Formats: sequence, structure tokens, C-alpha cells
Amino acid sequence: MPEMPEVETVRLGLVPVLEGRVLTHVEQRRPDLRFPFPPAFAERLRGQRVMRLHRRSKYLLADLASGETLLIHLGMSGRILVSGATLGEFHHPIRPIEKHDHVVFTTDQGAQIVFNDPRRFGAMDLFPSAEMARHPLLRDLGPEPLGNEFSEAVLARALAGRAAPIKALLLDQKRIAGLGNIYVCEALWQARLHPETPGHAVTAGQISRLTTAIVQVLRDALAAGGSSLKDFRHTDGELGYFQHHFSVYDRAGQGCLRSGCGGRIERITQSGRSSWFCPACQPVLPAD
DNA sequence: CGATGCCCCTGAGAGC
DNA sequence: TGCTCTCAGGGGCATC
Repeated sequence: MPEMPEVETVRLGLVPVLEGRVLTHVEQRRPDLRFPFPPAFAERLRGQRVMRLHRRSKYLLADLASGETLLIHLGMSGRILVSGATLGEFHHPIRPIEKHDHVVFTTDQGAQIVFNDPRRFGAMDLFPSAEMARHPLLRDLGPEPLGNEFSEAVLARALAGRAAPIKALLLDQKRIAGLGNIYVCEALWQARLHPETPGHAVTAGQISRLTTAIVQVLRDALAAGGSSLKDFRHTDGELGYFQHHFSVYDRAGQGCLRSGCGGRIERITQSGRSSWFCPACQPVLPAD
């Protein structure tokens, strides 16, 4: 579920309770998530100070004083809940362990950070910090869409000569990292591109619009996540999920929100996943 | 190499 | 109430 903006929002919420803190206790409650936990996972974390919490694409990365980095991926249903922390004027009471709580981190300030993941598509690993770029889950990732490396030229190269639909190409983390089903649908709607458009059929003008759309959609989502963090200290301690209205995602049958369009949003299935689009303003054939 | 399907897993919601 | 079916914000892997 969480795409890059949600993961970044989780990171921003965790920084005040995790960065600079020591993990006094780590409880690993099952042997695996999507993959087995690495050997001696809890032991390698216990007593370690978290020097920095950063992010690559949808991966959270916690650099430890030991020289290892803790990698966390939330998969589809992964959530992080903070309790026992004092944030501003508000103290979060300790939350009892619940079903699907798989890892519990406790800090030297008494904060409890719980990883909860019903479907267990999430993952954790430990890897030498100095070699993190070569981690198997990170080494093939494409550029960050909000980073300096992203541009029209980069997007053009990612689509050039490809017969696959633009929807699949944008979901491919090797081409661009961090987009998921929601924000791909939203960006294609904003750029007025049909999700089935083959990569090679996307014109220069459309690539220009799509580049802008991707950046804008992600920035808007980050802003919504950021504003949700103001409320986080008062609420239930769950990080990363925020109220955000979507233009097409999950809006099948409803009216297109583009002014003057009047179309009705449709849902199609592409490589097993839903795509939503407006047939009126996202025509099948390239419009310009 | 590129494209496509399958699969991992649990839960929510719709329809009967 | 309960059964069955579909679908879910991800992505690795096998296959052609």
C-alpha cells in the first residue's frame, strides 16, 4: 500500500523518536516476513544507536552505530505504530501487542515502535552501511522522481522503444523508483495519458507533461502526509496513512474532476492490477 | 533482454 | 449468520 510519499511520511514521523536513540530491546515475534529475518536479527540491533534514518524509494534505512543498516520495507499492508513517546505536549500511552505485530523496537527513551503487517509482504534486513547501494533489493532501483537525476530525458529513455503499456513501465521500479499503483494512475490522469499507451507511442510533449505530473502528484502527496504529522502526536500513533483525495484512483463510475471534461472514470485490469482513468480526457491514441 | 503471469498472505466487503 | 468470491497502496521469480 505505501508508496514513496507514505514511506517518507513514516520516516518523518519516526525521526523524532528514533534518530540518535539507542534500541534497548528488540522483539522479533516470528521467523519471517516476506523473507526470513537475517541471522541474529534482534541481537545485532540491541544496544545499537540509530545514527540516521533515511529512505531510498519505498525502503526505510536506519544507519546503526555498528556499521550496519536496518532495511525496512512495508510491502502492501505494513504499518508502523509509535507508542510510549512524548511528542510535544502529548504522551502516547503504551499500546498493547496486537495480532500481526511482528517486530517491537524499544528505545532508551521508552518509546515503543511496532511493525505490524497482516499480509507479511514486508521485509527487513541488516546489511553493511558502506555497501548499502549494492543491497540486492536496492541495487537495481531507478532514479528518485523527486531527485536531481530525474528529468524529461530520463523518463524518455525509460519509455523509448518499449512496447509495454506506460502503466507497467511506470510501475517498474528499475525505471523510476517509488511510484505505486495510486500515484501512477494519478500522474497518468494529470498528464492526460491513457494507461495502455505503449511506451514508444508517448510523444515528447506527453513526456514533458508526464514528468511534471509525476513530480506534482508526489509533492502534493508529501505535503498531505506532512500536514498529517501535525495531528499524529494527538492521534493513535499510526504513521504514514493520511487523508488524501485522489482524482481517479478507486473512483470508477464517478465523474472526472477535470474542469469541463464531464467523463466518467473507468477501471480496467492491467497485468493483474487495476487502473483507473477517464476515457474522455485520457484517449486511447496519443492526442498530441 | 523484454513482457507476462503467478505467487506470497490476510482481511474487508459484496452478493447470495 | 455464514459461505464464496473479488479485491487490496508490492514485487520477486519463473516462463516464453
